[in-house]
Amino acid sequence: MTAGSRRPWCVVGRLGEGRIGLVDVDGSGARDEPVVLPAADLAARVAAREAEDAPRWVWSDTAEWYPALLDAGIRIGRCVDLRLVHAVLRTSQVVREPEPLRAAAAWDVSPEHLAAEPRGDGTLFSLDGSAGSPTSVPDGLEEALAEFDRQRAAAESAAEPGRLRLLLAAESAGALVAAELHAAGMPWDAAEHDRLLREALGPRPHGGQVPVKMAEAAAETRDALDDRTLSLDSPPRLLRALRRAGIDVASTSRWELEAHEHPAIAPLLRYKKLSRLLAANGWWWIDEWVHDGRYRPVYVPAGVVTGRWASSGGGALQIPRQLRPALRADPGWLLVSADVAQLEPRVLAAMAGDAAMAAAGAATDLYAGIVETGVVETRTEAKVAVLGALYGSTTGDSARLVPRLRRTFPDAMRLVDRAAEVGEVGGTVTTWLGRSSPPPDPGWSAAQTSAHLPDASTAEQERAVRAARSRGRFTRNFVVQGTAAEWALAWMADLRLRLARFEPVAAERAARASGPGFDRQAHLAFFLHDEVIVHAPAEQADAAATAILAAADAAGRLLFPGSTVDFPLDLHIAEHAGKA
DNA sequence: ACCTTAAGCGCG
DNA sequence: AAAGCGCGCTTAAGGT
Repeated sequence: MTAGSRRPWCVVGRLGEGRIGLVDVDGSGARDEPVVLPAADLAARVAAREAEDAPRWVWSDTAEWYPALLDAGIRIGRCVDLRLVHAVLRTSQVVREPEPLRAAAAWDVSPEHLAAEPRGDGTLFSLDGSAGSPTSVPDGLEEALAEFDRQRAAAESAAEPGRLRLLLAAESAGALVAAELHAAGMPWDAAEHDRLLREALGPRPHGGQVPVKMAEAAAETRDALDDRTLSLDSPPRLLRALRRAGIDVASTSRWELEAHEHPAIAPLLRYKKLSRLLAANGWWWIDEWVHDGRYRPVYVPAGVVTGRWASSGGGALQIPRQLRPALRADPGWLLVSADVAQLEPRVLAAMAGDAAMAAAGAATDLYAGIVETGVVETRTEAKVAVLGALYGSTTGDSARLVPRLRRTFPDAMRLVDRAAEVGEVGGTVTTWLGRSSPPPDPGWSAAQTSAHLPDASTAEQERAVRAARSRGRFTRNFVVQGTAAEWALAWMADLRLRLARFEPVAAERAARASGPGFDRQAHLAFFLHDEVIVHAPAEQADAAATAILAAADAAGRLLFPGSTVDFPLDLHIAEHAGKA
């Protein structure tokens, strides 16, 4: 390591032959000489620098570099994830000089290609040179340095660099959180899961047998439909049987069945519910996904176009609420669960500077606040109206109520209406911090163009209008969902650092071994769009709750300085997640 | 026999 | 009573 004062960034990359290079870089782009080490020494070096001056580590892809460090027991404070930052900058409309960055096509990797396989198998950087599949970004030192330069130039060219920098930092912090969530795992009580399954389905059947309670519901349904051999698992056959029995439905979906009165309906809905539970989260799910008391999904930051996370493996973001009680703290530990009340409308109110909407949300429940303005009668109506405004509904109660919101909350409604107008004509919209929507696909544009030609058929024109409206609903929702995702990232980024400062508890208070020190101090265990769960030693639970609240407050002030909109949380401390 | 698509339902 | 946004996953059906 060269002597002298440290620079704030440390770029990491491979040099071939199993060596890693580290280069310190400062704000002017000045670099120190590279430090070269064997790959096996990286973890120790990173740990030393974290203790010494904690630089912001710059690397190609957190999912490639961080798991090995976590396995070695090392956590870092901050990073720049070049892959994620590239993806934001490449399409962001606020970047004024994106060309050099866009030309670096090697860095364009869609997240779905990265979701497939979990990383961090315990090997510290494979040395066989097998890296470099076409679905990964470059991991060499020189490439990282060059890309980092391009990214800084692009980011500095932004109309409001401050906001964009916030997004890039949040995005990178999210990548660290995702890797740490995987390393820590969700504390999952397989016995409780089994108990819930047996309660709903009956005892675990052997060898492909149908669980008793499912079989009972099926038999009841077949009786009521007077068809002893009907397969309930085939929608077309089930649909025909329903219609034969005089139930006039166009599909076998639950919402349509519920509208009809017939002895077959209740057992069929019961069957579908149980069948779904068994197929998606039955006993095989436990066998496949729960090991040593932990469920470890792979989180995919920015896996959704709006910037929301996706997940891969086990359906982490779709765990039914029914099974939430199986998310259970280790003995002597507690779960601190928090979700934001009405995050998206609050984000909209803040973005739009809508004082009336901010005021409606001031008393914890925004929907109740809307009822108090007199614009609608009930909380349910308020919720339906707001969701209609965010999603762009065109029919039903929701569409009927939205115009009233337009009178009461003109600023908020103008923002989403404007986003829809832009989308309908093929334009691009951008979130509060600077993530832009993707351009329309070529087929969409071609259809719009040809529908405007004089010889276009009526059917063609109608199709084009429907497609335009559909895209309008997408862009309408994009600005809100995307900004809400930014708020949530800022929340977690701040929370993660607060929790990392907690004192580890004594060894006899340790939880089951999991991740780098996560068995000794409060850590994030679950994230779902507007909700976090922290696993904490019992004596740290109150402090963790305080940290969660403080982080939410900080996120609000960071994104929307001076805004009167607040972001209240529903917070619970208990041994298990799920409704108290 | 294999791969892709659509239906349906879980989550926010 | 049941639409308007974004997803992942399992199953059956359809295409090759």
